[in-house]
Amino acid sequence: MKKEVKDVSMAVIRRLPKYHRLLKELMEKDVTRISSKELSTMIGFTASQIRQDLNCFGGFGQQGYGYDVGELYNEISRILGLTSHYNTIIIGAGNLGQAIANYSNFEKKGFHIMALFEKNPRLVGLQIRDIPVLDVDELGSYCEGKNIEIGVICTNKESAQDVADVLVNLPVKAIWNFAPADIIVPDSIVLENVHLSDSLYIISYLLKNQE
Amino acid sequence: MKKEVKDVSMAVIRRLPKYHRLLKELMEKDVTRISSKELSTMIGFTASQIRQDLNCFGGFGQQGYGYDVGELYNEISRILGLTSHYNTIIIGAGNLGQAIANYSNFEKKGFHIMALFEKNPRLVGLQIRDIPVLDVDELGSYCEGKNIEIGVICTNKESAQDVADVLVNLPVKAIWNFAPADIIVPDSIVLENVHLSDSLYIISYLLKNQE
DNA sequence: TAGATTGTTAATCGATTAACAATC
DNA sequence: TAGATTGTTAATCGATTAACAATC
Repeated sequence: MKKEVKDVSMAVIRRLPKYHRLLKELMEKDVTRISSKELSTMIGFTASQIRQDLNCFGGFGQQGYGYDVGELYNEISRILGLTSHYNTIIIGAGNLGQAIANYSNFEKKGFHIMALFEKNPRLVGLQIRDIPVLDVDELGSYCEGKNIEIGVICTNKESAQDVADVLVNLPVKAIWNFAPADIIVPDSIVLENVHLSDSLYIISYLLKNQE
Repeated sequence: MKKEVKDVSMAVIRRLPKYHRLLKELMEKDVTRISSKELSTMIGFTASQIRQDLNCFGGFGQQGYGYDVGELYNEISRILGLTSHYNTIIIGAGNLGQAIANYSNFEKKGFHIMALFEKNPRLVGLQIRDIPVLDVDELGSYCEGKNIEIGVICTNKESAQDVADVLVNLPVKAIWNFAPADIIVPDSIVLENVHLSDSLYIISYLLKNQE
């Protein structure tokens, strides 16, 4: 039983993707070894925090040496669950849905996008890469027996909660919501609301309050 | 000189868009008055935190009554700088750039998208709503004298830092980056890196570590 | 071995929550 | 006025940072 079963704070978890990203870059630069101090200057967290974060999941380093970049990358990939496979569908095949479907990196990380669903008949029948755009009315029948794990909501604000309700009943295990609404689902469903505008509004705030 | 000139922690600032969103919903439901306690149940922060947050910017409530929804919405809009106007350009007119250009709500909040820039000749010349897609080579000449404040990076990972460097030299005041890379800009430039994959990876982590 | 750097405990800092006097 | 709810101070909690013994 691994250490990560015990509670790790969300503050730590939300830093993991950044470690993952940076380690990938280091690998691409053929860096094989790194200390928490070097990581610190690159990533902007303190060396102490980095060591604390990593030690929530195990002792991946070696005293006097640091961390093996490739090994640490693999560990963080595993911790994040990026070595698993997730059947995924996207609801809404507008620009945003298409952008996500086109982002082949997700496929590489195990998020297998099986289909997009759309109500606009002009989009139904398209292929994004090799992913079909199906009529949203087929959603229930299509998903039957397919063990869909993640549903991505790329509809407008008005449809988001309705779509979420349908996804919950399929059932999916997680919802990734891009509609600008705070949708509500049972606690048993993993939910990430992504509000693109939030960070734009923060930009606006910071511009206004710059000295 | 308003209270908000003094330092407010980023933790508070990052909650403001959520208040803004919720108050908008309340207005649409014709709710005119709300207490921190009622807000608490809707938004999921404690009533105490809500009062603390709002008091960073001023006393908007009234003892024994609560907050006036419309007034509070206006105050938060003002605090976030959504009553100002920002000249904005988007670099990269792929699906994501188009999605953002199509999202007319940003326009309503004062983010005026003047043009998209794209290197793919098949996209140059398009119009998104009434926004022109121009050749990226025209970026410098187009922006001259136009006081562009915000640059949105919707390119691929490889071009992101180069584009950022160009934007910094225009200069823009802020960069909203959607490319999956941690770009680096001088401290004087407001920067928000949006990593769509981060929240997907968190979903993956939570799915894996559900009990 | 000596030097370096981790893993981990203890100290500090900041953010959240609780409590309550002020007051509408 | 009495009831309600804010604004604000004090207490608590959790996260970050510092320090250092362990050890490669």
